[in-house]
Amino acid sequence: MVFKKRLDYGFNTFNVPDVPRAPRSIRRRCRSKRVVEDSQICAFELLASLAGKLLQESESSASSNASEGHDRVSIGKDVVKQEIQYDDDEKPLKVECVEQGSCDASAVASESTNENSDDLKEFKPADSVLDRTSIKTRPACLEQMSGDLKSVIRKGNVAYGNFHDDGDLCSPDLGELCDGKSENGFKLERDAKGLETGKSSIANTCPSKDPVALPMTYSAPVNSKRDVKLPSRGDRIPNASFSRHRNDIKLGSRDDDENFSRFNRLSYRFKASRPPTRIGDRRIRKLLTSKYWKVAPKLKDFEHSKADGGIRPLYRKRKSYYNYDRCQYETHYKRRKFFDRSSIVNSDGGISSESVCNSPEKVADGDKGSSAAMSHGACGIPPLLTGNKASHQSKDSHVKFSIKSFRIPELYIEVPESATVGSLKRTVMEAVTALLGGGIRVGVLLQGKKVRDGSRTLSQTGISCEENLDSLGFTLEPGPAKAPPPVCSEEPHLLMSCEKGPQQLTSLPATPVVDTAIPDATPDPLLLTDTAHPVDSNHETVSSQTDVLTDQSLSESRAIVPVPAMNVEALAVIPASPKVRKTELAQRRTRRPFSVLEVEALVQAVEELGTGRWRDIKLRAFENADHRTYVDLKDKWKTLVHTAKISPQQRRGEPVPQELLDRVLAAHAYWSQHQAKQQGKQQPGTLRITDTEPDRNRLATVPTVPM
DNA sequence: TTTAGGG
DNA sequence: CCCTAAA
Repeated sequence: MVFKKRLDYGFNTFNVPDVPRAPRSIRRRCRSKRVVEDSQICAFELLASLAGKLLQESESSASSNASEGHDRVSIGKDVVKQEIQYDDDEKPLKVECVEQGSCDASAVASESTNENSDDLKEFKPADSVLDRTSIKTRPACLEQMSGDLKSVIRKGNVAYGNFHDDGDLCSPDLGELCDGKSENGFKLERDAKGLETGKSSIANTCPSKDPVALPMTYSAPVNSKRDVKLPSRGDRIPNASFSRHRNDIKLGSRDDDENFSRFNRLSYRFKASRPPTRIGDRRIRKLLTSKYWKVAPKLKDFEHSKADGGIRPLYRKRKSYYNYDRCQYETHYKRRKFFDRSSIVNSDGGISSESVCNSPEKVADGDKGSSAAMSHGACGIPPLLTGNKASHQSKDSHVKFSIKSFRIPELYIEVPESATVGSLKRTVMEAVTALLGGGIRVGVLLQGKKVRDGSRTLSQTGISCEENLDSLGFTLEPGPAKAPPPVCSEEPHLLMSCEKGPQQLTSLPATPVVDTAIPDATPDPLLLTDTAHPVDSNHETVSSQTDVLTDQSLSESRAIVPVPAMNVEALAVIPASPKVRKTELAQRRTRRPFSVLEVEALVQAVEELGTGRWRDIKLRAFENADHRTYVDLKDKWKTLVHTAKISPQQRRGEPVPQELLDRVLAAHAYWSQHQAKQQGKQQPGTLRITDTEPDRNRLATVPTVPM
């Protein structure tokens, strides 16, 4: 499913024959040649690569994707991946969709990453992988990326390690945990460093595991230009924070050190975070669901790959995580307060994450920004946003954003049926490249609507409201070309910050946009993200983590990251699942057409009670159907009356027996005249119409069908 | 919270 | 189905 949607959104159609069509924004394609020049691209690539790796790994375990160069698309429940490679070369693209689970993990990682300061060790392996990828494609960028990744990873690991130390559970499992986290870490790293700093940082981080080192490097690079921070959900800040809603948002920008530190801290948080929370059950559940978790495993893989390969099961560690997280959480939390500004989250493992932080990644250049993506799916890479911290924070509450994925503009690709998978991959790659090359912008979607006014504060725009967080999304839009739609990059950032007021998120100039997927989102963009809503299980874990901001639908999505080509892992895209969107949106309830049985029950109840007493009708005939509210029944009656009046040919959906429709008309007519609706009599007794009377008896029983 | 209607 | 004004 996911896959499908993803495709739809993103690549779905391939219209162009082999050649990829440049998406809207054209500009450059990435291919090997492209140089990293565009910082944005780089960032993306990095992110993508990271995500891709993560995904791959995860997938590999599951599906297979190990090989890098190959094209393949696999769809899993949780994750769907597509990889595309250019035929020859260099740029493979991967797209993966990960489910929420992954996100969590990623989130976690990211946090850890952010924190950097702490540590990253275990992740190394991952890094290496990443590195490879990135490197290949673009030397500079890649390298950096990889470096970043590594560092991140390490950090992540470290962090875990620490936790473990603290907690029993954790330690042993670190590996597992790490996996998940590490991924996140990767992502984060990438975001943070990758974009900008890569090299130096890499060097430091990579080589060693030293957490400390990482931080250092990290910060430096980051500071310099872009800081991209990906939020991860990890954190989840404690509930409190969530409740407040206010987490801070960080902006990448140049804060540099401070930011970093924050970041780092934040990262920690994520771990600790969320103990238990309830948060949106649904959302959480969704997140929690297996899918997400799946991701976690991926992480493992990842690690293994680097390290040995051994895979460890993360899952079992979840608990640990939680515990772990909590502990840390507290710690972090405290720290956080200090930093407030931004919080990053991450995923914890998967649980839901909620908060997000964003950090921007971006390039210094400005124009293009890079977008970072995160996927959480597997790993979650959070995207980014960043920001600065802006101004205020202190008191205000900060708004945390957990961006799991960005919605990307639609990419249309046309390929002949006879085309090879490789060519398809390549085509996709090109499309992605083109997109990136053109510069990307970040658009902010709130409840499906784009927020164009970048000068408004988060609170003004309503972004700071929890409810809206769910429906908040970020989109990546082609920069120049599309400019119009989305908000300007810069602006969006600002928006993000909302609550606090003035904060602004990032500063991307115009370029890149990231979108999280929000609810519906605009049509244009693809969604990279997915939402996860639907995760069911895992409440516990998830919940705890999530709570914070959570929910936000954002997190659900997965980010996509385009990576430059590489052989293998070039890019991974993580699609967001449609579900996510929902969440994001307002959570429009899923459509549940009334069955004939339900219609019958409704008709009978109305015959007996009359119209206008929907609550009683609900109680009588649908008491057990919690998804049918009295408003729903009223609406259904309205439609039934309408349906009964139109010709059968005009009716749609499951046909309702004419007999019922006749009764509907009779009852409608009867009660209309009797106005009795509200009167007291319950039974008018009168609908003589067809068989009404007899049926009544039945009513009581109610046929409702549970759905 | 329910109703009643428009969207 | 959603959203809301009214009650």
